[in-house]
Amino acid sequence: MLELKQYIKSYFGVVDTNDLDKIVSLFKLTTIKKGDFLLKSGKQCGKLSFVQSGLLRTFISTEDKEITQWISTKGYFAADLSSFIFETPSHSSIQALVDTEISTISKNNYKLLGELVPKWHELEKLFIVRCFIILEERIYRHLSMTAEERYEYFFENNKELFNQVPLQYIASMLGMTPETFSRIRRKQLS
Amino acid sequence: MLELKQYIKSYFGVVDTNDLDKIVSLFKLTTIKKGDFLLKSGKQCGKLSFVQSGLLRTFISTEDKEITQWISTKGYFAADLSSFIFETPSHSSIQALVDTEISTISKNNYKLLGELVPKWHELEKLFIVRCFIILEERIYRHLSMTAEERYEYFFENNKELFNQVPLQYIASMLGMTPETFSRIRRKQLS
DNA sequence: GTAATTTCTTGATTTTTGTCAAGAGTAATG
DNA sequence: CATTACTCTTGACAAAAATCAAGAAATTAC
Repeated sequence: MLELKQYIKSYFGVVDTNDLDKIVSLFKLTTIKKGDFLLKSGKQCGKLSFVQSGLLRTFISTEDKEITQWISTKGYFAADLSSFIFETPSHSSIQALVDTEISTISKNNYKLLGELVPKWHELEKLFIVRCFIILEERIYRHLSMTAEERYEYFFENNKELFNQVPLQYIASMLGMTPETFSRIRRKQLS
Repeated sequence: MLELKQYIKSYFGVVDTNDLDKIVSLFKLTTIKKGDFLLKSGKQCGKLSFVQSGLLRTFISTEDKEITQWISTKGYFAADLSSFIFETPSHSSIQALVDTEISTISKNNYKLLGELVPKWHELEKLFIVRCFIILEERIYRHLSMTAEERYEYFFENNKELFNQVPLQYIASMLGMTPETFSRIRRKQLS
């Protein structure tokens, strides 16, 4: 659970050591095999998962295609936040792209955090604000950049992903077809 | 401040009447004239504004263009959340599109809420989660829909906006040029 | 290690969207 | 009310991106 502790420290700054231990103790380390689902759409998202190692893909399926919303790498969380918080059926599915180690906390334990850790809701708020800002920036890129510029930006910030996951998923996440992705990629390589 | 009270009630469900009064009392009703700025990029966003009546536009300026991120109608909030929460310079500007009545809370008063209202941070969290979900859905539409489909969707849900604001702002918000917007619009009208 | 499956690339073509430029319509100002 | 500034529309064209189809390349499974 070392990674998780470090994450919380670095994200929330000074957290009381006791509180930190309480938080981390409610997470459970598990392993999920490549291809397995952490969450299927329609089910309630009953846990929040922190990636210790490996890769998770969050996506939405429609009749004719899958839209990849997010790829969670080491140090990121994965969940359908809406489903997790409001306990509604999830629209998204989450699948492991490789064998993945995660620290998960169940919704029940998550609720306990509010009681056990005095400043929990404040930390939680900061966490979600950060998620919000990430999405805000992402929308801005969709409004202001071409497919090629979005590729460039993503590549610069996630080079290591390009030889770890099927590129079609990255293409989908960036809002373009695999063919367009491939053509942009060739240009950038040469 | 009636609208604001109703908003809080409907969003957060049962809130203690005392708490509700405390929250609302920290907001101040003001008027902002058409064209005036509520926030300029580079400045810190020092307040959170709830639109009682009128329209606010949140946008980002680049060298050659303006990207409209959001238009706040009656019953919505406006702020650069990142700047407001973390007290950093804002990337966005906010401008009134018509004479607008807003209930604003200063950052200082906002901080007081955490002390005055026991469950504040929980309510705050729920508020931000809802903002997060709105963005998540918006990204999904960018990943899965064409300009025409995004137009359709927005039109169905915001018909009243179309004869209140310059259409170029809606076009920008939907990630298309005014020309494309105009052409799609003609198709839909016929 | 080979067959089967999936993923990626490439070309040809179509569709969508953007750009540039000009003009019409509308609103704002003195 | 006339002039000035926006805003919207339209056309012609260019560029970007999607689609369809076929074949390589890489992975997975037996």
